[in-house]
This record gives sequence, C-alpha cells and structure tokens, in this order.
Amino acid sequence: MARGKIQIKKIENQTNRQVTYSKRRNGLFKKANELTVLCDAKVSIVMISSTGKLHEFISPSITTKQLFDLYQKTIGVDIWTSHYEKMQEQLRKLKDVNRNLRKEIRQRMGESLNDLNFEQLEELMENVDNSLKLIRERKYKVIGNQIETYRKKVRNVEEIHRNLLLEFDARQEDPYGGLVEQEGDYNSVLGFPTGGHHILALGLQPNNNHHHHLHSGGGSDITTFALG
Amino acid sequence: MARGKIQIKKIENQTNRQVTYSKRRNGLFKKANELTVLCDAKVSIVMISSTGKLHEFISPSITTKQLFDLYQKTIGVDIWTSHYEKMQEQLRKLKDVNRNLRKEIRQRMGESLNDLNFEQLEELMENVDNSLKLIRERKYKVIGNQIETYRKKVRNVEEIHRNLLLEFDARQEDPYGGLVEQEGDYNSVLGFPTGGHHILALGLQPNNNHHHHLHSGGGSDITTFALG
DNA sequence: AACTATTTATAAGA
DNA sequence: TTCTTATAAATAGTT
Repeated sequence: MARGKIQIKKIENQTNRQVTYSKRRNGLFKKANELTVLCDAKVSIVMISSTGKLHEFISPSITTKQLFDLYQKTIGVDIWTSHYEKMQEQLRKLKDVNRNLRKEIRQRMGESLNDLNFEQLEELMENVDNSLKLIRERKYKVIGNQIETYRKKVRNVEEIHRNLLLEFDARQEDPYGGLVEQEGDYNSVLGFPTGGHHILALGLQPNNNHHHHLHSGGGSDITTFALG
Repeated sequence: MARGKIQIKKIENQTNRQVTYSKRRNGLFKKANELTVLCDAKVSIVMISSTGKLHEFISPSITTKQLFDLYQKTIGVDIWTSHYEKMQEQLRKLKDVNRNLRKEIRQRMGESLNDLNFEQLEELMENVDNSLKLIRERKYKVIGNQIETYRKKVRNVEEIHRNLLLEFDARQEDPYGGLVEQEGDYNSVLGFPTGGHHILALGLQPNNNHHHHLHSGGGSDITTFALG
C-alpha cells in the first residue's frame, strides 16, 4: 500500500512473504490493540505462518482459554466443554456431600450442636448411645477372643510342660540336658519376644541381698530366690 | 485517523463506540484476510464487543477448532488437558476423603469395627463416650433455656394476674367491664392458641353453684370463685 | 450509509 | 531486521 499498489494474492518470493508477514502481523496486532482499548472489546488473534510459526494476540483483560470457552459456549457445545462442565458439577456435589459428612461427624463428636433442637438432640443422643453399646459389645468380643487365644496358648504350654516333666523323669540318671535348654521354647510358644520372661520372672526373682556366687563344678551351693 | 487524530483510549459515547467497533472490526478482518492470502498464513480472530456480541474471522483453509487444537499442541502446556487432569485428580481425592469420612461415621455408629484392634476400640469408645457427654450437656442446656423461657412467661402471666386482681378490686363498685374482656390477653401472652386457658382455668373458676347476677349500680355483690 | 480530509499502514528500496 | 518514504488504505467526523 505504498510505493505502488499490490495484488492480494500469495507472495511467491519466500523472503518477501516473510517480511510482509512480519510487518502486517505487527500492523494487525496494533489495530487489534487499538480496538480493544477504543471499544472496550475482547480480542483474540491466533496465527500460524506458512513456516509453521505461531503468534498470538490477546486483550489484556482476558486469557485465550477464557475467550475460547466463551466462544464455545456461544457458537456451539463441543464434547470437551460438556464433559468439563459435568466434572465441575460432580466436583461441586462431592464437596457438598463432604461438608455434610463432616458436619455429621462433628455432631456425633458433640460439636456444632447449635442448630439442633431438643428433639434432634434427643435422637442424636440415643443414636450415639446405641453406637457406644455396639462398640462396647465389640470390644468385649475382642477381649473374649484374645482370652480364648491365650487360654489355648496356655494349654499348649502346659502340655509341653507335662511332656518335659515326663522326659525329665525318664532322664533322672542323665544329669545333662534338661530344663534350662528348653526355656527358649516357652517364650516362642507364648508368642512373646521378650515379655514371656515375666511369667517366670515374677514368680521367681533372684534375691540380691544374699551375696551368692556361682561356683564352677558340681557342689551343694544353691542360689536362693525370694518372691518379688 | 482522519479528520483529526484521536487518543487511543476508551470511547465514552456509546454510539460512537459501536460505530467505531464496527468499522475497525471490518478493517481488522480485511487485513487478516489479506494476510492470509498474501503470506499463506492461518489466522483466527475471535472478538467480543462491549455489548457481549461475538464476531470471528477464520482463514478459509482451516476451522477455528482446528486452529485452537494446533494452538494447544504448539503452546505445549496444553491448557485443557492439564486442567482436565487436575480436575480428575481432585475428584479422585475427594472421593477418597469421602470414603474415609463415611467409614469414620460407620465406626462411630458401631459398624465396620472389624479392622479395629483392642486399643483402637478402647480409644473409639472413650471418644464416643465423651461425645455422648457433650451432647447430653447440650441437651440439658437446651432444656434449661426452655425452662427459663417458660418461667419468664409464667412470671409474666402472674404479673398480669396480679394486675387484674388489683383492677378487679378497684372496680368493686363498677360491675361492668373486667375479667371477661381481659381473658383474651392471657392467651396471647402465653403464646398458646388454646392451651393458655388451662393455667387460669385451674386457678380461678367461676363457681356456678351460686346463682350470682351482675347488678347495675354500685353494690356489695361479689362473684365468688372456687378452686377447680 | 456515504463522503472526505487526514491519519496511518506499508511496499519497496536502502 | 530496521529505517525511510512515497503512496495506498483506513478511518474520524460530518452529512
């Protein structure tokens, strides 16, 4: 539009084409900006040059995505948008449900009771009381199970004990081997890594007031034990 | 740009603004079209006027959607997809939180206790027990408030009653007017549409066994009342 | 919408 | 790319 009129048709010279693209792109963006300001409009320009380069103009008051969302809403609904809106709706509902669940818990914990009237409080109390009973019941059942388990373990230990005694009687003439080496079995049977000791330790505790010393060799020295 | 230079700032006159918008929009689209042809480029322009109207230009060789898809691919950060994935993540988390909240409630209701061990049951029981105390406290407070409210109403009624008796005494000589006309007040003060009657009806009941008659003129006639 | 005096954009050259 | 500048095009204000 200067130094001679031109035909509006593709510029075949590649360099010229790129120069013109650059110049006119600037011109277009400048005009778009003026339009934005003068007319309080929102403008988005996206362009891709013949070499594949992308340039965009967007009014300062908006983002390309926002404008595109608006465009979709106005022109027609595409799949993505409807999917997106469904997800938003779902999110909203979940948050709502969540809030209500939290409120229910708070009320069951004795908080946020201000909007409940007398009848509702009465109902809540009865409900929580029932729950308490159920939990207590369950607890007793768990205790019962544990007792039963221990009872079985004890029976097992007693059985082993009996067998050991029999074995001990059988080996009266053989002083080697016997109770001491077997002690480990008690613990493993009880399922106590260390605590198993207690059962034996409580009943029989070394009395340290007596200065006793372990002798090597067989003798009449006896370590004394006192009840703890 | 003609008949005088203009400042690039919002045109305040609404009509001028719309005229300019229309003219410049045409100019912009014409330039965009020239750019498309001359430089073999792809151009999309989407604009929304200050009145909310949407206009678009798109190069003949492409659709707006295609160009936006290209835009996404080129800009890379793929605004829709990342947004979409964030939403899905958010949804997933919310559902998770939701499930946990429901489980907590069920446990507080004495259900789904199977995965709790003895200590956890003990803790839960204590917790629910505490909650129960809080709710009971609140209930008592609500009861207390109600009692207080009624106490005030009763006091109010008593006050009115006293005043009526005084008035009644004062009108000993005037048998006209008095108790009957005032009866309506009792009800309204108590806030009972019908029940209010009881309180007074019990205390003060005309004894119909005595055939009493209201005399005109001052006299010593006294209506007698008996406890109901 | 059309007109037109001016401003602005820009093609070609440097 | 940028600058220059002659000239084409756009457009502000008016009718």
